[in-house]
Amino acid sequence: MEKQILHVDVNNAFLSWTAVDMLKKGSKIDIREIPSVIGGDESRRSGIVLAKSPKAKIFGISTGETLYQARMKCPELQVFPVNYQLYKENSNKLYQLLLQYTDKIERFSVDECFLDMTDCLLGDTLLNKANEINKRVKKELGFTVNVGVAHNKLLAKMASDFSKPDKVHTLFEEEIPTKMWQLPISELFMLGRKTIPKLYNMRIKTIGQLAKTDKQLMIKKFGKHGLMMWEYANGIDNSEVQYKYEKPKGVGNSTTLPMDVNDISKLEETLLALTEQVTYRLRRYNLLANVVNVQLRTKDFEDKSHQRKLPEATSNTKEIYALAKELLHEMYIKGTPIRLIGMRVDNLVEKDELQLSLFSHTDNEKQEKIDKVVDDLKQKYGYNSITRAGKLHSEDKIKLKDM
DNA sequence: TCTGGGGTCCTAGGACCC
DNA sequence: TCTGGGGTCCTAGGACCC
Repeated sequence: MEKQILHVDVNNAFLSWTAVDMLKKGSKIDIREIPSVIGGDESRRSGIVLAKSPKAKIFGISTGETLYQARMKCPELQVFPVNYQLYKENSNKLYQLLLQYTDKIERFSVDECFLDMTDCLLGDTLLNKANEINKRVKKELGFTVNVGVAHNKLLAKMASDFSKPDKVHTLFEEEIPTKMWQLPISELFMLGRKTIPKLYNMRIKTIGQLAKTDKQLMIKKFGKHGLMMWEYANGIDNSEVQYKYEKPKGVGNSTTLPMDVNDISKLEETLLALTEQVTYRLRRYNLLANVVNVQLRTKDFEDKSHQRKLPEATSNTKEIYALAKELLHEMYIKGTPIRLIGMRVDNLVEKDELQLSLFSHTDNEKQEKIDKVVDDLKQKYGYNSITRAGKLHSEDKIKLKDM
């Protein structure tokens, strides 16, 4: 049976949510109505545009570019800081509203949801439901959304990306040639900056041209990815709305250093802070890690990473840090200026309580107890309430997210 | 000029085993 | 002596998403 899918996408999410919050707190201006952006912190070398107002867009400002570039295009540009806690709250409000329509909701990102409405129409049309959601979000939550209406996820997502803001668009199969095929290939989901030049070389510029390219040729040239983009160009997508909560497959933390560092002991210090943060989150998920990965970025933006399996799955800070440190030492070339350091854990498995108590060594249990005491304090008083003595003086340099 | 951070998935090559 | 290929696991790196 044909699926009935909606894709709900918050317009300029970070900026809209900031605007609503400011208005609620008595602000006289709505930053959605002026040239404005949400930007990172330039003093911490993360000064990029994360979201822009429609007026900022008119100046040619795009997401991901530097605040410096953005100001060159628009000197009167207003920049507001990020506030992830606020985004999470608004994301949850939207989710609660959408739950009134179906519980088959996939939270694709903080500001995007897929809804499988197949069993929830009750005689109404999918388009009516979309219009209702669009109006209710605006009225009850104060920000606007685009809603894409289609029979699969890909087409719903493409539809929600048509003209903005505050719009509802359909993209049914028979509308593909008129609504999607004339678009440039850069508009197609999963076609990024590396693939587009390759398609241009094949004289493929529009989604329609890609759709009509020989399928076998695409597979031969691009493998699995080739098949996927050919199917997407033809509106084919059989994936299901993943509405069941899934634990993460990996957990990571990285930081751009305030200045380039070529002293390995300074890198170690940061790596320990990152590891504590990552393992804390890992334990809160009740997961164990099998693989540890350390990433370095040089001042010239060259990325390097090393990873290694742990002897056995663990969430213990000391064990994971020991391996992370080993990886750092074997990959760091003395004297290289480092811009970014990151660590992540992968191949996560559920922690099986019984198995652990039966087979773990007493030393492990001791480590685990130490982690638990620290975790409980962090949960009660905030992530930064407890910190290692040796880390104190570097704390002002590395500001970690308060979990 | 200055370029975030958190994810998922895929590929390719080497090691090792049968 | 000289020759094989399939399968799995591991690691490094890349592409893409928001």
